[in-house]
Amino acid sequence: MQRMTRQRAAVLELLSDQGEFRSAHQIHESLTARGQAIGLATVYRTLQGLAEVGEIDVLRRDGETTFRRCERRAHHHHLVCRQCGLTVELQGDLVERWARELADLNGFVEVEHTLEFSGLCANCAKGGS
Amino acid sequence: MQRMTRQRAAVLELLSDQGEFRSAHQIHESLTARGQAIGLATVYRTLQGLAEVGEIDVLRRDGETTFRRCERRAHHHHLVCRQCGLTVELQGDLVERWARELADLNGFVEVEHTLEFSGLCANCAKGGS
DNA sequence: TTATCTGCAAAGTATTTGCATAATG
DNA sequence: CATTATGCAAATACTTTGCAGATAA
Repeated sequence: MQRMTRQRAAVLELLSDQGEFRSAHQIHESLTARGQAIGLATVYRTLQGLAEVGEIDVLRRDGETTFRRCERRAHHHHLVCRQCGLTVELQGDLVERWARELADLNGFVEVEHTLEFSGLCANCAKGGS
Repeated sequence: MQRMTRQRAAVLELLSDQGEFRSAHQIHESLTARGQAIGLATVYRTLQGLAEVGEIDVLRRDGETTFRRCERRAHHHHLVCRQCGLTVELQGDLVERWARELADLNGFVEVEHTLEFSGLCANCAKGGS
């Protein structure tokens, strides 16, 4: 049903390398930079297909959709500098616990969540390099 | 700074009538249907202004942004049923506290966050109407 | 009066789709 | 070889912006 093409393999490999959520545009750019010829439309179609099969995670951010290869590793959150992109991986599961509590309290099931922090890192805050 | 124009009043009134989250397009359509002449661009600009002042809540759904008048002025989060759109406003500021803590810990400033929970409400979970 | 707001249309993004060609299983 | 995927460009969907004229305070 889903054929393994050069492009599909390239997208999967890229997503494995970059553990983070990336937009279709970023993925296309990275692949092109690596010398992998691939159309933007194909990137979109491939990502859509991979998401349907559950190979990758989808996250809506601002106005765009981002994708990441699913890992068994526990999900976590990020603190991102909105100027330079510096990213800190956060620990702690208080949101996860809150989610569970909310599910019980409101009769919801399969409760998922998205959480992200953004700010200015120390360097960028003081005029940064 | 923000002038009360006929259009602004109309948007506010509509949002008060319809308690649920509505997209700019839906709002524009409803107003036009009511005989209120207003440009789509104005709807967007007005909604943006109202959101900045905290008069309305913003929620990103699929590819579009939706708005709803909120009773509670303080910023808060939502638990949304991904099938029927039922929305519960959440209370508690544990994420806000966490954000403050993270800022200190990592030397970030102006830390903002986005958090949203989605799941299936009781009704939809059992096959719902 | 004058700073702000409005409408329109044009410009931007992000994403999807039609179709002829290429490549997979 | 029969499908399914690809690339391109054109098409969509949503949102923002430039600007001249209108309007609230």
